[in-house]
Amino acid sequence: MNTTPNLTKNQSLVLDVLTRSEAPLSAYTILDKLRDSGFRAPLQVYRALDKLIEMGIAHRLESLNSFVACAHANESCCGHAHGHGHHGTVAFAICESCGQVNEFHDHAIDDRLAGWAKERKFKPSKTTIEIRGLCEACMH
Amino acid sequence: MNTTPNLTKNQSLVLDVLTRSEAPLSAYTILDKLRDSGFRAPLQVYRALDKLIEMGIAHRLESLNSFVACAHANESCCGHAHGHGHHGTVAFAICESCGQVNEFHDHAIDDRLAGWAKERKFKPSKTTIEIRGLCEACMH
DNA sequence: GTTCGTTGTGTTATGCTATAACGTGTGGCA
DNA sequence: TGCCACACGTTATAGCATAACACAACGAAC
Repeated sequence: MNTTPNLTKNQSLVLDVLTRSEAPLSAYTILDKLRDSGFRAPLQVYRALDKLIEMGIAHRLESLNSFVACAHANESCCGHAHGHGHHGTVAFAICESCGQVNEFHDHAIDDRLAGWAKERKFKPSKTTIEIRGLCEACMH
Repeated sequence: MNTTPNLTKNQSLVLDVLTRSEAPLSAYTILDKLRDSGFRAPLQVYRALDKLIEMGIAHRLESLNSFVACAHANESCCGHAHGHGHHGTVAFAICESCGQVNEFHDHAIDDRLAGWAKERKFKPSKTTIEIRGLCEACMH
């Protein structure tokens, strides 16, 4: 069981499923994996996911309509730890062959996007960066 | 009518709708706008969109499940024009209040992502960058 | 010009993704 | 005790996307 404090039962169950998975999972796949634990409806999954994402310990992959556990949940690399290793914008490299996801973040990109936003007086709330392609293992 | 050459009738109709719209449109919204032109089924829209995106004259916004006409269809700023002003990865700033979308691209970010990919021998096929937030006009 | 492959089209049916709306239960706190 | 905030459970519905099949239009090759 994942022992992150202050998680409700449903949130823990969903996070566990995500943490154990090699690849991102859709909400409905999560639901299926949790039927034995008493889950019956999509909303139970979506509500847990919303909270996990809000806490920064799970992420949504927009280009896949799927979800992953945060790979950096215990780091706080950017100087301002918000309880769960909050860092700047996170980027994902997603292999379209094996489905594996690599999470990373990059100050230079953050700065660049922040600069663009500042120039235009645009106030960012959430930024999505996803690279789809082939990982080394899947290339010929 | 949009006069981009080599578009089929359906593709032109869809592109026209996108071009005239201030904000991104979902496939079903496009469908509704084209009922009078004979469209009856989602697939007619999706097929046209697929081609337009492939040609680089429309984009999909992953975080909205919606589509926009390319704002730079006639530019070729990065030195290699692929017929339709093909440039590097495109980024979008999306106002969550008014819905307006600002399309831009940034060499530094491109380079940075390319560098990351090269280091890991990851071969990118498509990159998504979307900033959601509030535009200047919508801030208080 | 006929044959054939490719591409676009039209249609029905279906599957996947996400949320609305309502009600219940529980724990903190004045 | 009464209230409030929040998690949870359930049903129904809305919104997004594609499978599978059939037909038409076009160009290239012969």
